[in-house]
Amino acid sequence: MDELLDRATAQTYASWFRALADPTRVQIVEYLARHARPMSVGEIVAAVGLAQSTVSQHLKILTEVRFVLVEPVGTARHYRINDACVGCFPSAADVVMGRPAPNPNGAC
Amino acid sequence: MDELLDRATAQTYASWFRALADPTRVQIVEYLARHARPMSVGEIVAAVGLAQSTVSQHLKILTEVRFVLVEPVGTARHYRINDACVGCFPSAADVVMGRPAPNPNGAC
DNA sequence: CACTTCCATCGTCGATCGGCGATAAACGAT
DNA sequence: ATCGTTTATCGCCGATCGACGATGGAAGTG
Repeated sequence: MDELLDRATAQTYASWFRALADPTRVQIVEYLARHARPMSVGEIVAAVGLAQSTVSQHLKILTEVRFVLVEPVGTARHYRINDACVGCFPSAADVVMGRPAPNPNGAC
Repeated sequence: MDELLDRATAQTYASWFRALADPTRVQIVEYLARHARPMSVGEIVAAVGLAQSTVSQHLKILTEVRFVLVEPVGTARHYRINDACVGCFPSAADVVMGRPAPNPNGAC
């Protein structure tokens, strides 16, 4: 009767979409993508004009779903888009079709 | 220098993703899609097992981005998936490519 | 060693979210 | 007109979010 999509799958989908549910994170992702090179936190801070701690928190959320990747370079950390995750990011059609949600902890 | 995606576009993208950023809304959308027919609020309430006011609020959020459509039928209101919006729902690739966000107030 | 730079984390604050019950509004039926 | 049904809206509450400043840790430089 109920036949609902199981909660765990729904939650995984929701966490994917939540990663891009904030305009600042959308701007960060687009910014990283357009300048197609790893960028430091300082560069991103200068671009978005928010506090460093705020940007760092946004980057953490984006990396938790493997949407951006990070690589330590000396004392800096270079962030870049994970092209694989861009491709596997779920669409509304995936939800509608009831397809299994991509695993955010996996390799996409 | 800044070259950020303009805030309005970013906010439009964010509101699209926010509509599916809650597991209950994901379940509602999948439920509406699988039973491919207009469904009343009461049916959806029975399926998700939450209070009627809560479900009504979720349906409001989903209709605001035209993701589901509503049609009054007597005293009831029938909700159904907007197939056009399923197709035009933005993907991560759209964000990365800087494509203009689909207008949630338009006809998709 | 000290000192600087770059960044993550912590604590706080106001705002928003997701849930609820209660109420109101719209409509059909009696 | 009244009643019952169906749904939207309101007010409230606890939890989470997004922003900030301050602190602290890791790495390079003197």
